[in-house]
Amino acid sequence: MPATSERTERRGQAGRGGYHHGDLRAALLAAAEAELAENGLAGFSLRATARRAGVSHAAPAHHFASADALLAALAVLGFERLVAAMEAAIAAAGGSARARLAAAGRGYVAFARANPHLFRLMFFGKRPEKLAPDGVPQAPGRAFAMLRQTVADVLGPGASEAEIARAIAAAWGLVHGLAHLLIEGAAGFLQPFPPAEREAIVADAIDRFAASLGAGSV
Amino acid sequence: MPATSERTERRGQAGRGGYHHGDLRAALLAAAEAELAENGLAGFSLRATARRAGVSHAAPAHHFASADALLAALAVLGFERLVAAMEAAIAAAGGSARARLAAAGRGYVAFARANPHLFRLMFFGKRPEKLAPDGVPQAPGRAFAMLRQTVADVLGPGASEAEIARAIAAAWGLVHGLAHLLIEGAAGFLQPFPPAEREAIVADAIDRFAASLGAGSV
DNA sequence: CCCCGATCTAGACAATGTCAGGATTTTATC
DNA sequence: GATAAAATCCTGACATTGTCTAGATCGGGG
Repeated sequence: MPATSERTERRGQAGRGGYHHGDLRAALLAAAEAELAENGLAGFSLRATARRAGVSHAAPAHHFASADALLAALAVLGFERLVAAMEAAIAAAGGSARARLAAAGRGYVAFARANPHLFRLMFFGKRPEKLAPDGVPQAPGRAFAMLRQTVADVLGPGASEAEIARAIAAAWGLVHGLAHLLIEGAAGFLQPFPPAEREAIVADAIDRFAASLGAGSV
Repeated sequence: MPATSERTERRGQAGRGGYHHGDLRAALLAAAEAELAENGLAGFSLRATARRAGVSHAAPAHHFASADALLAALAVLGFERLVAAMEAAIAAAGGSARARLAAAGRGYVAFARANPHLFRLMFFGKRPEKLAPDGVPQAPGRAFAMLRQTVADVLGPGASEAEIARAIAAAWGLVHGLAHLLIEGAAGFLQPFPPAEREAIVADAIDRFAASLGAGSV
């Protein structure tokens, strides 16, 4: 049946007072992200999200089992964007495995800084896996698989499992910590530097790490 | 305890003693930490904290301006413990500046794993500085001063400000990210390894970074 | 001794998440 | 096509939360 998509579009434009919204699920996710950006995770409210979407306070229940489930779905969406950002960064880098790893790391940090609320939600909200046991959330797994592959490429075929694990821990820990400190405003020690130099400092820290990975030859 | 009553013994202190309860301020902080450990930051409730402390739901208002202020005070307490843990680790390490830096990093991660709820609160709750503008919270500053000093020692006297900043960003980012990933359960890739090897992997990642800091000679 | 301030309790208010039941629209079946 | 079933949304209610206001209780300084 070709009907569904057409119908929803017409609903969306015409019926402001309509009973059926059309695509409430997507609208709720968008509204939740906007609410999150304005009020933060602590000040998040399901009812406010419903208001922003133009529906009653109980409407979300038909699309998400709970407020946490809505946020979990948003987190999954965030992971998908993160994967896309890292993939783009890797593709743009092209060159050596080390360059790809550094690019992925910079992409990770850039994503966090561009979407701080999403980043916080992804790593601080309740874990999506717990809330969607048989659901979709493979995005985190895909993000990790990318990281592992790139690290393994840098280390070469001779690396042991423990060596790879250590490199992953260091690489992920570094970019994750940098991202978190930056978006949380904890990196006040970068304040005295002009913005351009700040960026360079962060980027250099990542590049140097990537360089140090291969150099040690383990 | 020899005291006839808990109330009278408080009097001599800072004038901010307990009258009815004994020392409600401290009791509330302890109760809040216990609540945090049980229910997490999301499930935290000021009323439940008051119940646990055995007082009415409005009693905390006389010691903390708001629920956030209570949590901020707890966060400050957490920073003090973090400083103590890092100082102890540094003192125990003794040796070279590089060894001290690695020890401080391991202490940072160990603290986070021992007090995950506190760690989350410290870096995820509302920022303490905002809530206590003219107050006490110098603990975060002290923790950072320690880090900076140790990093500067490793780099030597010839290091520029930008070089120090980059090293601080990398060092702090690495241990902070490691700590966060570990307590959040995101480091599932360490699952296949036995616990002892897991510890070794994390410790090695920190040690190798510390070693790479001085080696580059910048 | 008595009053005053510090400390705590009790009650109330708006706001929140969730559940139950009714209204309305869409879809599937005859 | 009409009609029953399903999906979608609304209104109302409940318990719980943080915070405010007012009253009670205790201790120490006048």
